[in-house]
Amino acid sequence: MRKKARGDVQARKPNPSSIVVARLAGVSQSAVSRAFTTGASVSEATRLKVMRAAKKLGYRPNALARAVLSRQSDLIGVVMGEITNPFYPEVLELLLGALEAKGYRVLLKRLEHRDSADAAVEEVLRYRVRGTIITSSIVSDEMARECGRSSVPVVLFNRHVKDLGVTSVCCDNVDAGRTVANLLLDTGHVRPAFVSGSDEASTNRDRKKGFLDRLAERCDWDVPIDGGENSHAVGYHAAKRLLSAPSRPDALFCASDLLAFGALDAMRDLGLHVPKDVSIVGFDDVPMAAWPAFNLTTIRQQRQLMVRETMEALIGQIEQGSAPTVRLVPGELVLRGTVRESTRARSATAA
Amino acid sequence: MRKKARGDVQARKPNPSSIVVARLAGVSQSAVSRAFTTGASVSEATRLKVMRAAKKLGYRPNALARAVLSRQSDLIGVVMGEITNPFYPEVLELLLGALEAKGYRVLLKRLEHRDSADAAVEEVLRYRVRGTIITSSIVSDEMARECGRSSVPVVLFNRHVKDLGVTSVCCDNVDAGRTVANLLLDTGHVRPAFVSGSDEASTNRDRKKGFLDRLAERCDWDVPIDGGENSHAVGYHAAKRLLSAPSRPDALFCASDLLAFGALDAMRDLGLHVPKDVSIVGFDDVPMAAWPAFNLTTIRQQRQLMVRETMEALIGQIEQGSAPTVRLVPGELVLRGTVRESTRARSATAA
DNA sequence: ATGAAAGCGCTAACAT
DNA sequence: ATGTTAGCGCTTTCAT
Repeated sequence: MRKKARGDVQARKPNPSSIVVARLAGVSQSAVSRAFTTGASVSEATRLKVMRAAKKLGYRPNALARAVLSRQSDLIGVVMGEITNPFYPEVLELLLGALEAKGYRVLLKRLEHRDSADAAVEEVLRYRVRGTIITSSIVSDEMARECGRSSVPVVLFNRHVKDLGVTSVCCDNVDAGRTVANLLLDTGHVRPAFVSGSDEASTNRDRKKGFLDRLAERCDWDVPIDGGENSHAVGYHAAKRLLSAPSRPDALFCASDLLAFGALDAMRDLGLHVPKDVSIVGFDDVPMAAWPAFNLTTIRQQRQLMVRETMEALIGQIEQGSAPTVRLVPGELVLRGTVRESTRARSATAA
Repeated sequence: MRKKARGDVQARKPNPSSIVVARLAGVSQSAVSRAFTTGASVSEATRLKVMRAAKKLGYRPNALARAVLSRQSDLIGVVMGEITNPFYPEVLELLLGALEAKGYRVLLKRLEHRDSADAAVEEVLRYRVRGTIITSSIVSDEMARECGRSSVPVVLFNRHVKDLGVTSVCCDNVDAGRTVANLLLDTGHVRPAFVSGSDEASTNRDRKKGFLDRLAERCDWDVPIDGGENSHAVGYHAAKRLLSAPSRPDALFCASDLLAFGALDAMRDLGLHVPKDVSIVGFDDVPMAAWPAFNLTTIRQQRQLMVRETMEALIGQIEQGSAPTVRLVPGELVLRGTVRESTRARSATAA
């Protein structure tokens, strides 16, 4: 009796129902339900009897059945593009933490590169999610309407669409782009270039727009642009091309840290020194940016704040039925070692 | 009539049931069910009527209800530790892809640092998941038994426990450790050190064991060890201490690439050259390892293969009721630029 | 505080 | 091919 047999015939029925538990505990089925519901009126004695029986049978309430009956799950759909972009693991981590803290569970769907999120959203709606968070992707306005119809709030994380009536939480990319333009001009750079991610991303478009607009306001330089996709390799090659041009740029604003890392590698190969020959600015402030190997000047996306805003918007819409909102979180300039401080520096100028 | 009012009273009932659809389509409720079930016998005419009505009402089958009735969901619980470790985003991506391809959905739970996965597993079991994948963490054998009782297969990804009777898919860390020992000795290093992650991780213990054992077999050096947690910062400081010792190591085997990146940064600060002064070997082969900035010699964990094995084991247990297995996937030595080729090199020796 | 009974939205026999 | 019927495991009145 000491050691258990391997083929231990512990249980016949894999998942006993509350009825079986009730029977064993000698109480009604509703008593079992109540025993497992926090804040229900059960005597301590009954609760104990139930729990004992439950443990013996390996009973565990069926969350699915509960959701069906109460017409309300505690599921949140999370649809993620760019999972492998080093900016997102942290976002996912924070999001999961926040959602779990609020008692929600997460149904996660991955997005194929440049798919619309529509299909994924349709999918999660079948699970009667209470809300959906979409990162790095957008939904059609048909889909947005569909969600509205089922009153399932959607929040777009780091993407926005005009007049969709869908909540979105974004870094203030336009403003951040202007900040970088000012920084570069104020530190005496005169030939800045832009290393671009994909123009399908509103984030990329906005960063570029802010940067170019502010530059146009303050000088006459025709800003060279290269890139087109958010990856190390693209950053590397874009920088190589840009820096081999006849009138070589003296600064590169990269639409993401990933691109900037590629650019930094290109510089090394070209035998150019950062920041003496060329200054580099990234975007995101992923953890690596702070490593000595890169020591990258960049715009920090305040992930914590962005997640907090996301939660606030989502929970507000779910629990208080508040209206969709667009929330802009300011980017934060992080000065490190990849921008040279020119003697020609002028004082900072307000945008 | 052209433009819709904003307050558009499109729908009263958020989620119409199949009964409502049936009524509108003029068919029975089961016809609706069949119309939405692939491979059910419905005439094209009926299917069309149903679909039309469904679309008009915004009907979408309730996956939860279906699961309750058929006592079988298509959910897989994924419990992840170390989401922000750069090795995992890719694993998650691959896992999601594979699971979705098989028609499964993912319920994702994050793990607090060094929590056991028990609570998270208990959680997902309430959703009647068909199986559970746990990365970078273990379950108690009580919990393992619980899962066995509900016949929900568990597979441990990159962790293993002795005699638990639970499936696990791991890189062959011991063997990889031996490989690194051989590499270092064969290239003429005589004072190798080990930069360790956390000893709570079987991966770390196994890498260390293989490394030390093989070293002991081939030489007499008392290998210095430092570290204790898997992070850039720990790698940085461990390397600094190790390399400031009186008899400075001539090679560092780091239990992960992350640690190795930290070590590389430390070398720079110490004014030491890699690989002239010190050789460095990492583990994982995360994407960054291939970047010119690091160009790190490392052991590649074959993620694709590991995920394939994970799926095979999981699906096998779910669908064919096969028995738990332990699967070891060989690591792959990736030679890059951080190990010096000494003239004293001896020919490779088999472990 | 407890039990009896109704029913959530669906699938799966069973007839026809 | 279609409709009828009986539940899945639970929460929630409603009595008591």
